[in-house]
Amino acid sequence: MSDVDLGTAFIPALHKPPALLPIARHRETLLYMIETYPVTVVVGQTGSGKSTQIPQFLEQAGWCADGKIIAVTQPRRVAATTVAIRVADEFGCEVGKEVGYSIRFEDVTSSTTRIKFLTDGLLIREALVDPLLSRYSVIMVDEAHERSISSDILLGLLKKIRKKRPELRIIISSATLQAEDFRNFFSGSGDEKSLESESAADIGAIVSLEGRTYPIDILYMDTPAEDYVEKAVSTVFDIHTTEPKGDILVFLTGREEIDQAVQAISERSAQLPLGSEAILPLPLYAGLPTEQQMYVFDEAPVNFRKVIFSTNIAEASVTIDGIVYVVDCGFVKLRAYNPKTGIETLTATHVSKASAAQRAGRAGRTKPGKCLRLYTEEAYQALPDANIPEIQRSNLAPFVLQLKALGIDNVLRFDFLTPPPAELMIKALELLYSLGALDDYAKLTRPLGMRMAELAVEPMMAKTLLSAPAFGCSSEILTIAAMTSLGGSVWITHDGGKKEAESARRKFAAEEGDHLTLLNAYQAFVTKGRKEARFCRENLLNFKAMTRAASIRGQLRRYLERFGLAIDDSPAAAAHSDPATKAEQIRRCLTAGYFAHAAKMQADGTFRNVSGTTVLHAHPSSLMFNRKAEWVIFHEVMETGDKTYIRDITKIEKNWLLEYAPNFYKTK
DNA sequence: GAGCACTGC
Repeated sequence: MSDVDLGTAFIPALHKPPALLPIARHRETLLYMIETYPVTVVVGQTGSGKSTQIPQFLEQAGWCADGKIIAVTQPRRVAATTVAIRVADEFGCEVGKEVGYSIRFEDVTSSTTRIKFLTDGLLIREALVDPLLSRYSVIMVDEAHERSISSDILLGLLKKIRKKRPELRIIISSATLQAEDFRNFFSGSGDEKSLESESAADIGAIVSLEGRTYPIDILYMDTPAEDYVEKAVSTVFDIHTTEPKGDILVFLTGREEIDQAVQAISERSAQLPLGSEAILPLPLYAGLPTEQQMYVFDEAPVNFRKVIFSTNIAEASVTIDGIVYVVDCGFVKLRAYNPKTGIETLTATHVSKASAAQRAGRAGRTKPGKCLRLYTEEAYQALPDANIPEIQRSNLAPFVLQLKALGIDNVLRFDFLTPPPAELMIKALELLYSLGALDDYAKLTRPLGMRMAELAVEPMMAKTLLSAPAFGCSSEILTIAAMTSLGGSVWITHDGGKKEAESARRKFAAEEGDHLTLLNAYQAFVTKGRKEARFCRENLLNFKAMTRAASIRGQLRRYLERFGLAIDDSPAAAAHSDPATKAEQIRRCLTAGYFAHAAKMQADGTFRNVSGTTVLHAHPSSLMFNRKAEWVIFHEVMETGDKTYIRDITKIEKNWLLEYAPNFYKTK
């Protein structure tokens, strides 16, 4: 369900003719700057029209002569598609002709395409084939201030490419005032000892565009709130009873808080004076089924005020019009990676000032608004200016692998916008070495390492896939790779339907664990279910997720074929193999890729990692939650609150660990 | 015996 397909709902309702946008007045300045300077940083608020107008200005000014293309990258798929649709509309062409987009599984471009919107991750991949990105005359990196790991790496690559392609024009678009940092990054040599640094003024220009937002009143609390969920609920009632019409958007951190707040509003609504306007509370978070997410875009019924309780999804990814009041709890759940333990954590932390500003800005899209912050002004002043960039708190193994494949051998010296901590880099290098992707000199191995980099799955799964032919289970591992990469959205869980979900899963349950259960579910989907939505409904499978699994599987299958690896996924082959033998081949193959994620069950039913230092719990969604096992491997580990959970667990034999990872376990 | 913010190839 994270696979939201909100399509047209994301297109901003405000559809002013382009000539009326503030950016129109800056057209000549922008074109002059881009012509003159290799790097132009464009600072503009949401609604300034930078993403839609700049590429069209450039196209009109002749930047697509000689068949060159203007690329605009976005951090999210929905943004890439919806902006392309709007620009094609303004341009007066069909999407995929002069204006197109390209995202994973969807290349809507053609030989006539001049303006191409794509995700930043995809452009990095294009560099594997075309290292200088020579098809493009201009590359615009949109939403760079979000500091996604992909856009950070892309900026580093562009800086390298620029040195070999001085004619390339780079545009960085950002909503906040980090413009100087971006410009300084491109003017620095990246090497402190070098004196070759060009001056910032020679390299880059900064253009500021005014936005199209309305003034927003910001209000703080006198004293800190003890319980911000409770405070959010009472604040909603205060706004409702004292403030004029207008919908309310409340930022909380997660599903639990949101459900709690929605329920509290429903219960207490009865106390509202008779005849007064009612409140319609709506939840919004990524785990919600798509239909329920869509409710937030509907206009509230007559005599109702719409109140949306949302996670961070409404901060940048989803735009809801008509919001006049924003209530901000001041917290967000952030993912971080601990290189010492290799465990990801998901914890509530204070928002940054930039985040708080972005949240407040959601109130002023259609008329002047108000933002009520559930913290004191002193607390606000103490907030960090910006979030820690993703690249400084993530597992870097997939990105180190990509950089190596791009020919950047010394990744420790790669010119990062902000360098990640050395521990993160070392941890990533160690893992890649243990998987055989890097040799003793930390050089990418061929063909293994190079192939792992080309596969669009994380390194441990890439190793598993590439080992599969040797174990005689390519077809099954292809399915397992596709299913696990869906990230837990396979099963539908409706409210209060936990028991049903449990029994639905049990239909496909395999004694060996979750990976084989996922395999069974997929095989039933493509054979018995004949890919029908009805089959999915009856078995509480997420139809969209299953359909996506089928495309991912297809893509991975094509990679393996291209590598010349044998795949026999004919029904006849499946019929001729002994199920127990097949299951063992799969478990052995999984061990060959996931040996670093091994654990042993204790007498009390919890697990310990191999060194015995960390207590791990089977996630309640796992089959191993209430079953006995000895040694297992798992796909994912995450710490939330006070417990560390492992998900997608499969039983293995201890001696397989030594067999497939002798070097990894020898020293432990 | 209990639950994951978001994004991407």
